[in-house]
Amino acid sequence: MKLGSRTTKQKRVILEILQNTDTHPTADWVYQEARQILPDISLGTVYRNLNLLRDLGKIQELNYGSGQSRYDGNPVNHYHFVCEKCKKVLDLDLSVVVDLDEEIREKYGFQVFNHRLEFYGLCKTCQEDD
Amino acid sequence: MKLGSRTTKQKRVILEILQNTDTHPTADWVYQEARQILPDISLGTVYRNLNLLRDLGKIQELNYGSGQSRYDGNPVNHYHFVCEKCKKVLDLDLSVVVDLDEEIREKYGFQVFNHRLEFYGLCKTCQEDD
DNA sequence: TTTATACTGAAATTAATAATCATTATTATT
DNA sequence: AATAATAATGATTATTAATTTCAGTATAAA
Ligand SMILES: [Mn+2]
Ligand SMILES: [Mn+2]
Ligand SMILES: [Zn+2]
Ligand SMILES: [Zn+2]
Repeated sequence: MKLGSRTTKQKRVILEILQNTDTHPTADWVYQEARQILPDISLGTVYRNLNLLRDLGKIQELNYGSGQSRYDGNPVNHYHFVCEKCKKVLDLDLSVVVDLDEEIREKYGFQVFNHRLEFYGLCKTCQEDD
Repeated sequence: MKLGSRTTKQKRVILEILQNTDTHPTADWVYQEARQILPDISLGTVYRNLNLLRDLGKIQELNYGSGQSRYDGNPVNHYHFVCEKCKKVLDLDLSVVVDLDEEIREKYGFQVFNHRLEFYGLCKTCQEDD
């Protein structure tokens, strides 16, 4: 039997939590949420399963600087806006430019799997309170 | 006197090292290089100055997942290709699409400072040895 | 040249994540 | 349904990059 083949309640709960939010939470936030359903779950298990689900292509891991990783229940590539004040990560409804990958491949000869595009700035609410 | 106002040899050497390479090195690599010129420099000082130079807008810090930050002596926005095998970070000669920032601002009302675009895949040499 | 303090090296500390390991739960096989 | 094989777990410890601390030093203003 191979890695990631057994469906445990921990795995299921973690994936559901991610699929039911659009906040791009940290591992610790997922852990706190999961504890409300499975009080004995451990943080190690959360990290283990987040990595597993990422490797299986069911979720995405997003890193922003030296801090915690954020996790995204949507495994399909899309773009984000990161507020530098409140640290919120927001989905952007922009069409993914797949041509770009091809352009790089032609120009440089690299094999391109995917690309990542992020915008940094201040969200609406953070612009107000200044 | 304010932070970052004194020009020390440590600061100067670190900036020069970054400006004279296009390899997007890690803090530790910068440290090893700096030691050849200033044998008594400490790793803490390297980190301190890298953060300082970043805050002053003279260099860029690039983070890729769970690993060390990479530093870029070019403070002007440009795009990168990251090889997932050898972990090399390569500059791309693509024109920066400033219109994108404006597009996000209009569509969502966010204040956009900058954006980051990265491509992931395999570089030429890593494609060969398979 | 004196003085104020920004900066340093060395060491200790933090914080996120990964690894270890004995135990438990899941799934295939009987 | 009972059994067996082993993937996954919870608890704990370890790892690693980066930050903080602090007494001493170097820089630059006066
Ligand atoms: Mn998203
Ligand atoms: Mn670069
Ligand atoms: Zn905000
Ligand atoms: Zn490579």
